[in-house]
Amino acid sequence: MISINLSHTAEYALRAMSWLALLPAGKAVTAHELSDATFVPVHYLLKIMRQMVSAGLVTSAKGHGGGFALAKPAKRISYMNILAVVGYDAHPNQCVFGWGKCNSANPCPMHDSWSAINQEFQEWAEKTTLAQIREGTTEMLPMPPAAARRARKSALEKGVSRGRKAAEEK
Amino acid sequence: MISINLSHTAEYALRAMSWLALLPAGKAVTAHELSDATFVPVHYLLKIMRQMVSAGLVTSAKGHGGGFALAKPAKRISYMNILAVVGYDAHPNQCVFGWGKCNSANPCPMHDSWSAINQEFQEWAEKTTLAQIREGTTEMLPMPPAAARRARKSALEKGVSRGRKAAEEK
DNA sequence: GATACAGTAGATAAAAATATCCATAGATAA
DNA sequence: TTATCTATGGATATTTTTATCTACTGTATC
Repeated sequence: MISINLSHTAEYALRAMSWLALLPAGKAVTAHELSDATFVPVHYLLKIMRQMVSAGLVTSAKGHGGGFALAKPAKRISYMNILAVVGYDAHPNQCVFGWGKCNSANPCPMHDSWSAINQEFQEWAEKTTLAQIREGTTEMLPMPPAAARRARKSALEKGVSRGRKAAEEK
Repeated sequence: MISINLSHTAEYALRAMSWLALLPAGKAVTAHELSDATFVPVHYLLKIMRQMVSAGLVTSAKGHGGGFALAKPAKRISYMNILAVVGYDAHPNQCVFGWGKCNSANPCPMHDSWSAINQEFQEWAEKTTLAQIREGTTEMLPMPPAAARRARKSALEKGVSRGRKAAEEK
C-alpha cells in the first residue's frame, strides 16, 4: 500500500508504463526485462500488460526481438488512462457514504471535506502524463537495481547470454 | 473502491467516525445503530470500533445504555488519525517504485509527479478533522436512509421497540 | 439475583486480490 | 525447416481482505 493507497496492481501498472516511457521511442522491451526493472512479478506483469495492449496504450510483438512498447507518445498517456485500465473508476462525485446522490446540494457528512481532495486527485491524474517522467529523471537511471543484479548473476554463470536461463539450469 | 482508492475498511472507519461526530457530545450510540446508519456490516464495524477504542479515539460502554462515542472533541480527530488506526501508513516520501531512498535528490521516475499530489493528500488528511463534518451538513440529515428503513420495518412489526429484534423473530 | 443489553475476543468462512503455472501461437534467426 | 524467443490465454494456487459466527464479560434495570 502506497500513500494514496494504490492497489498493487495499479502501482505495478504505473511502474511498468513509466519504464516504457523511459525507453527510446519504438524500442521494445521484453516482459522479463520489464519485470527486472520494476520488481513486478513476471507473470503478473504479463497479465497487466495484456490489458494495456487491449486498451491500446501499448503495442506488443511476439517472437525474437519482440516485447512491449508504448502505443502512442508519452504525453498522450495520462496516469488516469493507466489507472482506468486496471479498474480505477473515475467517479468525480463518488461518495464516501455510498450515497447515490451526493453533491453540494445534497451532501453526505463528508462531502465537503472529501470532494475537495478527491477532485484534486482526479485532475492531477488526468493532466499528468508519462511525458512528465521522461523529462525529469532519465539520467538518474543508468541501470536499474534488478538489471544490475541480473547482470552480475549472468556474469557469474559464465557464457550464457541470458541470466535467467543460466539460473534455471543451475 | 472509492476515488482515491480507500480500502473498504478505511471507508467504513471514516463513515462511522463521522457519524459519531454528528451526535450530541457525550451521547453513545450502539454498534447496531451505527451499522444501520452507515451500512457497515455490524460485526465488521465492531471490529473496527475496537481498534478505535484501543487507539483512544473512541470510548465504549458495555451494557444497557452503552455504546460508542468520540473520546475527544471532533476537532482534535483528524482524518489521518482515523486512517492510521486502520493501517494507513503515512509515508510522505513513499515511492511508487518501492525504492528505499527516493527523494528530490535521488528520484525514481515518478517521484516528481507523484510526490506533489501525495503530499497534498497527506496535508489534507492531517488538517481535516471531524469538526469539518459537523459544521456543514448536520441539518441535511434528519434521518439516515437505513434508520428510516428500520423504523418502517419496526412500525410494521408492531409493538417491539427494536426493529432488529422484531425482524429476527419473524 | 435474574434478565436483557451491549461491547470484547478470537475463531472461522467467504470473497477478492495477487501470484504462479502450463500449454499454445506467432515471429525471428540459423 | 528447426530451434529459440516471446506474448497469449486460461487454469490454478496463494495470500490478504472482508465478513460472519460463537462464547464470554461487564453493566444496567427490574
